[in-house]
Amino acid sequence: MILRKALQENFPILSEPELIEEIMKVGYIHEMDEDEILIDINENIKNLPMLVEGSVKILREDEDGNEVFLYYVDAGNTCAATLTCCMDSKLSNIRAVVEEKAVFLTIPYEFMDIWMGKYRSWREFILTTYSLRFEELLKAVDQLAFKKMDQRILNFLKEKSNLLNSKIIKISHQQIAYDLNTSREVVSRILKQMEKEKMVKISRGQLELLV
Amino acid sequence: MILRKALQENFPILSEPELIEEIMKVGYIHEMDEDEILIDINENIKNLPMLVEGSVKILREDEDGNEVFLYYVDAGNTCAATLTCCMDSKLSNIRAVVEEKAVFLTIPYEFMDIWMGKYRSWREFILTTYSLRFEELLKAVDQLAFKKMDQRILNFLKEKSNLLNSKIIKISHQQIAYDLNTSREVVSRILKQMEKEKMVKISRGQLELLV
DNA sequence: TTTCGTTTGTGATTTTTGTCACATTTAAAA
DNA sequence: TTTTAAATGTGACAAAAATCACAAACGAAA
Repeated sequence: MILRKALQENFPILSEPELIEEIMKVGYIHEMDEDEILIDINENIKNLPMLVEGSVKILREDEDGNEVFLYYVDAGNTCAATLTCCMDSKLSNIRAVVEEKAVFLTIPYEFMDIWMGKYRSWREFILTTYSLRFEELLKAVDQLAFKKMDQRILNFLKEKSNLLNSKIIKISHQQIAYDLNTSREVVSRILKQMEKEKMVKISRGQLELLV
Repeated sequence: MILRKALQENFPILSEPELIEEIMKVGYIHEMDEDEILIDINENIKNLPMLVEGSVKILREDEDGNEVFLYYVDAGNTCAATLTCCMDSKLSNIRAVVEEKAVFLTIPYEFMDIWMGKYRSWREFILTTYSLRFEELLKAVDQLAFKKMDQRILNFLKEKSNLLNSKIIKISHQQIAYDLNTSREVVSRILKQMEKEKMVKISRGQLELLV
């Protein structure tokens, strides 16, 4: 079956055959297009979306609606913030927006806890997820705490380029400004400077990363 | 016994009697004074320190040695970053400094995984820890991404005041500057302004929070 | 082809933060 | 009591970022 193969390829950590069977039984496939909101702030998440294809952008928002990019989640992963929501039935404290058209394998939340007791590899998966997301979050902190805006923009573009596996990035200056919680003018000016230094090539609605 | 009582009071989530017995058997008590480094960056952690008394400050550092405060861990808790280290035998990516004279119940790392399979309440404890620390980290991100320095200083003082359960905070402007990764002059100026606005009372090496 | 909305460019100005160079104050040690 | 090191005050200035007020360019749709 397609699904079993996708599962084994993307989530090799889930090694127990009985677990795979259970996942196949209760999980369901779920697709979402670019820019759709997978999870919104204060949403009550009832299911764990395991990403089989595509990618998702995780954002944090403040009281005034300002946003800041935290990290990307791509195939073979899931979001730590969501784990918390599912397990403790809390509200989401982040927003997850589909970055590249995504396919999810969704697990009803009641199994998360059951499988924790039953399957060693599920435990590993959950703990690894927390560990990875924690590290991603620390990287986001590094950017915010220690880097100036030019470095943050460059880093953001590199991360995005890595994720998309392409040096060409379709994004507007305004969108970068939203993601880094700064103003469009600041982004435009810095990009212009970066172009002078041969780090990017600017086109309308698109950047080419040259480094 | 003193220890059993301390354990039950501080970690009520660990409810299974057999687990308590095991903890009593393999855990050992460990004390540290203020300003001692419990965990340093790139350290290889072999044991999980569960905080029975006192508190610990968690910091992140960049390549140039600049620091930034992330959050406090107090009695009844443990550090998420440490969980990762212990489980995956990775190096620490944070620094943990004793804030208030602390007593730890330290668990050799090999039990962490064993108990995950064996005790439901241990699983809950580990997952709750991750969840709580994740949320703390998001709060740190909020401060860095959305707040100006005056707000960050005020928030830092409030958190510290809460932790110490005292409006009087013994700290120098320089130390605040270190924790928020800014300069001492900036802190002094802002505190002076806050004093004008009756938010703090400044003494040498000490602040009184009035809000 | 014209229109219109989005995207980008840019100069001027302000605010916020960081840096430098000292002066001054204070608490604790000699 | 005197010395000394740490802590704080302050003005001047520089750098980074935010804000404002437009102009210009571009692409898709009418």
